Amino acid sequence: MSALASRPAGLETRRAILDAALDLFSERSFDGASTRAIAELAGVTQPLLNYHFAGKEELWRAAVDDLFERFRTSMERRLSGLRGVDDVTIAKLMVRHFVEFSAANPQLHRIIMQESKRAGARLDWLVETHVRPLYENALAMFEHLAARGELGPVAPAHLYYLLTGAGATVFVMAPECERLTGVDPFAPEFVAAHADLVVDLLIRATTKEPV
Amino acid sequence: MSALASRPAGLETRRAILDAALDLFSERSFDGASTRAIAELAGVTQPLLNYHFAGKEELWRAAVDDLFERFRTSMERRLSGLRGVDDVTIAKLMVRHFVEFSAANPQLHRIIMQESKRAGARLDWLVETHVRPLYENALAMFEHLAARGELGPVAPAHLYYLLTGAGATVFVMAPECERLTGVDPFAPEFVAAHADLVVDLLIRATTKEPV
DNA sequence: ATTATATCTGATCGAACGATAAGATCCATC
DNA sequence: GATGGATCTTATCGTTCGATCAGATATAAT
Repeated sequence: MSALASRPAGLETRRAILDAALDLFSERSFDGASTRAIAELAGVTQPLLNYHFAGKEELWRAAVDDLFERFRTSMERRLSGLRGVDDVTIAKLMVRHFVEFSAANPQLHRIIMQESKRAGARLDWLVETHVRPLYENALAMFEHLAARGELGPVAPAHLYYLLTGAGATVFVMAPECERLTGVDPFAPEFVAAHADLVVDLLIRATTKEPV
Repeated sequence: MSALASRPAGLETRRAILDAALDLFSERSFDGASTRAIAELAGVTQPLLNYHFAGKEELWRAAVDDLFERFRTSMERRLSGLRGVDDVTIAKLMVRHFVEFSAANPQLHRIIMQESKRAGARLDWLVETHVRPLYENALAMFEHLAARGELGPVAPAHLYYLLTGAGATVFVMAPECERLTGVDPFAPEFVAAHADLVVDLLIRATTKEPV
């Protein structure tokens, strides 16, 4: 009756649909991505989306769930086995991993930015389900840095959007960057240099009292 | 025959349509903003949009033209009569004005970010018509700062997206910021503090060689 | 007052949208 | 190898989309 995906073929199809949905939702926004376009990119027919997912909205949530799950697990893997390392080094690693993940998966902030522009049910769900846990982690990181004297008296809301904006925007806007500057922001050297800058931004740019 | 807006009533209607179009295009993306919703917000009927503008695409371009024109004139007004002032102070004023304009007009970067995610005719037009001139100004500013020894050896593509991302993201994502942090980013004190941080980011965060 | 043109509305077109119904096909199990 | 549920397709529904057209209304010019 319902789509339990209990057979291998169903799981593969489901994954193909999720990948296609993530790409098109993040690139064209929720309204701009038609279910027919998603189905075509996934190599299936359009009504099959309604077999595997209850509707467009639930397909969107499933694709976003999948993306955030990958971000969470990759961050945990990156920080595992670092029990003895000091907070400043861990903070640098977290910021660097965030930038690198944003480069490898620009869909993350494309979707966040898309939905965050407008109040509504999708934003409510996104914030409470996925964004707030990340924000809490960031707050904890800021407090650790402040306790070590590495952070100036800057409110966390400023820091959070300064960091995420500085770290992710160039990858969100990669097509413009390429056309405007001739630089491919996904090139490994660019990603590494950008991560360095954002880490420096966190550690150094706020240590002195702003004007 | 064509919409020349030679009568006062036509000009007022045209302005109402442009304002409504800018709000909905920036908030809901090009596809998500229906011409009927724009017409309703402007207080007119839907076919009237096709009387004043050749089609949805041209309405979008007209609204974007209008917005960038306001940004350009406000920046020129801000920097006029500063002939004797040194380059560093001028650069700070430029960055501060950019942040303040982004707070007062979040539609600017909402539209840029929306279109910059995907290659296409709208992005091509946007970059060549409006974004590249702004980027050239930023490049000139970077060079002036570098000549004064106030800038580290950072490629302009990094600096440009670091600055615009750090300065505009919190206002683009204002609904999320409010819900996530409880802070209203449009409050004058928040805008001023954010502008201070971004100015500091430009002047200080890059003066030392990154790791 | 009449005319001409600018401005605006109601009706409606074909296309694309998300969703559903009915049935074909596949495959593990007995 | 027959059965039954899981998977997938074809056909099509009602709605909304951007656009067009014919005509109503308003206003400036004569």
